[in-house]
Amino acid sequence: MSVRVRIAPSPTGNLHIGTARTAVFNWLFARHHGGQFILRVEDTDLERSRPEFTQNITEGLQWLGLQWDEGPFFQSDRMDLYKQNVQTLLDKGLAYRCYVTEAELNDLRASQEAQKLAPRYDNRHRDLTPEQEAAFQAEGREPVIRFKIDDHRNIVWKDMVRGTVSWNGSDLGGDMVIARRAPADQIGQPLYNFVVVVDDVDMGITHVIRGEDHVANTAKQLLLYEALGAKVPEFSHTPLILSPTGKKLSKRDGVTSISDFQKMGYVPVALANYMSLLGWTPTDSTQERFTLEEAAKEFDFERVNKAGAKFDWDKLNWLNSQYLHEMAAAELTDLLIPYWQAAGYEVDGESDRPWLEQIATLIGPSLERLDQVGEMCRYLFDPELDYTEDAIAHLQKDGVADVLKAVAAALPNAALTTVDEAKALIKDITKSTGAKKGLIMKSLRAGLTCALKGPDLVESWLLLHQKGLDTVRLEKAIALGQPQHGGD
RNA sequence: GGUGCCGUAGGCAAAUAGGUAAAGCCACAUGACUUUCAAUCAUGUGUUUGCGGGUUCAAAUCCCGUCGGCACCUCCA
Repeated sequence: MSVRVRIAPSPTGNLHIGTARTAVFNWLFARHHGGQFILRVEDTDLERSRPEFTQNITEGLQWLGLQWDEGPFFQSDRMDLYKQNVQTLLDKGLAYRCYVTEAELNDLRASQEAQKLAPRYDNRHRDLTPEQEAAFQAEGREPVIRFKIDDHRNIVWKDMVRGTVSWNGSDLGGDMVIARRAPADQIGQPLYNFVVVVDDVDMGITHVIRGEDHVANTAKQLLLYEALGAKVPEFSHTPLILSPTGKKLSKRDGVTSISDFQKMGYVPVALANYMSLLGWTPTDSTQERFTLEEAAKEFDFERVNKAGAKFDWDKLNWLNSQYLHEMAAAELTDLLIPYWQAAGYEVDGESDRPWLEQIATLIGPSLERLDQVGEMCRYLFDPELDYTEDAIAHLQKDGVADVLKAVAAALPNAALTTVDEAKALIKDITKSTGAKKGLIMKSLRAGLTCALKGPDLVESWLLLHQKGLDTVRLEKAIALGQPQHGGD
């Protein structure tokens, strides 16, 4: 039988890095086995689910290259199927209506907490007589539907990453609610743990791959498979992604949604590569850079770790930089244009293209994230850019202004389109001023780029020259170099 | 409070029928290169697998205990 797996995000927020990593593992597993990867949107929580989150999730998955083969299916479209199955359990006597109110439940939990007991439902309405039910209904109480959980059952499964996992029925919190409160002649809104099983059965899911935070649910769900007379899939619970403090990574930890990573200028291949490394290692563990396709060839849960992995920004940044460094200028330019524009520079993707590609070529090899280009390239775009303190200090040193004046004087008649031409000009200045090359270079850097450090100076100068910015800067720099009245 | 899981250097990790450890990557430090920063290249620091017992000729790998961390215990997913 061919492998069928699914990613089942809930549209109650943007695509989370943890969900995305689970999607990566599912995708990898499906591709490895030539199976199907299914997208199912778990929107049974009508109040919290929002269409814009669904869109964020599907866009994020596609951006990462995790294309699904079937779906998206929406649970909100499948309510009848769930309710039919609830009815089946009711008919079989495996589920029942429970009239306990929320207030009563709260009291129960409070007293359990006071006695330092584990919170659980005491199954008090499991065996109500028709008369008792009628009485509750007469009171105006509406029931939820609970699935019976045998306290004496021992539930065991072989987890693909965790090995044998076993659970006692008594540790499952009592009979579980599978449908929300509704009038007694109806079936209320079916709940997560139940619909997941119905869907996984209905969609023929063969392997349930999800985060470790679902292990306890698995025990409950196994009982549901049994009650529904369905074939049980394989399970694998992957380690969680932890924040730097060691807790499950949540929204509170700052950037956690894929769209945020995208905005920050991570490229999808790098992010996908990094996510697959979080808990999984290729057979050749020295090979850490790979595409999803390459990873799929050998993906295997035998090599998935059990311990949670802390999210490491340094390593993600490094991986991202590696992809950026070797990216072709044309492609990099396409990616960079929105970031330049976001930084407020007026660039025209058409007319400025050659200039922009030259910039991309210059800075690409030292770029870590796309969103760094705003600051990194400011000296190339902003005519009003202020000089840094150390640049000003340098410009005010003896002899520096003279050098810059010489350059400014030579500029109108100089050809400055190639590195060689620029170097020749610098050589001329060296001769005419008698200044050392080191001083000239440093002075030019300070005068031209407003800072003492940055990308290659000669290349930068050429770029500046194309926009006539070098002349402007030189004048300003020379003015800054004049002795100031009252200064020290 | 209960249940479950996990624990190799700052981080990710390798070492899978127990075979005598910390490979590789990130970070960090130093050097080289360069007009500077970054990148790149080279070199280096980090040491006995949370801890304590046990089994064994041999244990990171098995057993017991202990400590710590995390997850779950919703009419959320």
